[in-house]
Amino acid sequence: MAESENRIPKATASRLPAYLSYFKGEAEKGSVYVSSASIARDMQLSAISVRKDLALVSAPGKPRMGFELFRLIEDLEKLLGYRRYTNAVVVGAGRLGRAILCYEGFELYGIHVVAAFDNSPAQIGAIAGKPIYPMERLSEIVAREAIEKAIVAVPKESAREACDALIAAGIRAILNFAPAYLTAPDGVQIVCVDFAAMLATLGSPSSK
Amino acid sequence: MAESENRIPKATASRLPAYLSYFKGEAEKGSVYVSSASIARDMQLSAISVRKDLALVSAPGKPRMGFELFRLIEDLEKLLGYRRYTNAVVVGAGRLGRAILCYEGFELYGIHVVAAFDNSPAQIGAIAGKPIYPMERLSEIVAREAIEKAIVAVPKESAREACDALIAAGIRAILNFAPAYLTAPDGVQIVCVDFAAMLATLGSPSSK
DNA sequence: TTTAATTCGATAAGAATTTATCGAATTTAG
DNA sequence: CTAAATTCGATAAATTCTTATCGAATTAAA
Repeated sequence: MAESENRIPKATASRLPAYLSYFKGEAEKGSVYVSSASIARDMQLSAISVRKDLALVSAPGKPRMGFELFRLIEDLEKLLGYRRYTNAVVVGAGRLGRAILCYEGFELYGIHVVAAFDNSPAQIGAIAGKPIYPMERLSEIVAREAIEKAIVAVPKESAREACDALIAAGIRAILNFAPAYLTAPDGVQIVCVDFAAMLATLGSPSSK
Repeated sequence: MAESENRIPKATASRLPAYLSYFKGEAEKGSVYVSSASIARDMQLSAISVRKDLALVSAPGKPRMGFELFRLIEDLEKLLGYRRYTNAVVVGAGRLGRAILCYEGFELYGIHVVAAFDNSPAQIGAIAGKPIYPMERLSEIVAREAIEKAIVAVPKESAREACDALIAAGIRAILNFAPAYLTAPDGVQIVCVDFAAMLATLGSPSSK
């Protein structure tokens, strides 16, 4: 009963969401099995890597058939935590924040986006049936609604401030869309997504 | 004169955008030098890794001082291609697409977002001074404006179709925001950004 | 001016990850 | 029923990436 349970290498873990997304797409096409070879071809990996990865997270494949899609999807969703519901909020109700509020894809991943917050009185109200509160009420709502995660969609200048407020309110997982690098204190995970940088890097020398 | 120029390991390359973002933030604070130790602390890396990475992409550091921020930023921007202007378009003029159209951060990375495209006649027009065309005109505009990159912000069901149209029009670099895994033919780079999945993975078991 | 504290860079050692090779299992076709 | 083709899984090799160690350089302080 030691802690030598099922360690998953970081490299493998980083590929799991992409696998899941791919498997869902294949399942929608009506496939029942996938082979490591076809996964590898579509996802631009090696078949050996794929088999190694899947061996760590799901049931063994069947010779000559491949892996059962239904099983892969179920196992990955459980492992990635997409089946345990959590509540989230958005900070910043500008254009991007409102687009995120209206986005319905979060439910598929077990995330309820329940409210937004903004500093500007002009934005207070509601969108898509979700209330927009002034920042002053952040701690209160986070506690009351058991919020665990947050999305930051404010201008670059306010990003640090917004994160600090979230951390002070008890949030430990933050997805930051502001084009600013934010350092996270111990125990808090901040992932910065800068899509301008992503697009710029695409197809440039350094991406081979 | 062989091709043994300056090979950058994939692991290093994947960290470069984050370095650049961090360096810009430090420069704005008024810093002139950064040491590998402080970078490592803020970015949660090891100082040795940082020195190894920077040795490959910029000028040597000075003992007792560290690395010159100005130089680092300039070298990284050049290497990452942020100084060579390219034109881009958005496909999908729904909420997310319009938010992207209005976003001004692309210019910092040398990207001009010049237009959007949508299937629905209701969306045709202009936003933020940028025209929204029907999909039929994609090839024409891409050729006329020398478009190199595209952002896909359509519903999941249309993502494959949108990408196919872009590829047919000659686009080689696509940033896809639809929650669908898309396979890319040879010579085309598609990066899928699923922010629901990102947020869901944050703080779940598999992210340690 | 001397000394101590930092910080870098180079070489080497250690981990982690990816790729290779081969035998076993099972389905499909003849 | 037999044989051939596929596909998996396990072990081993190779590569890549990270961390360690140490000497040299340079600044700042005594």
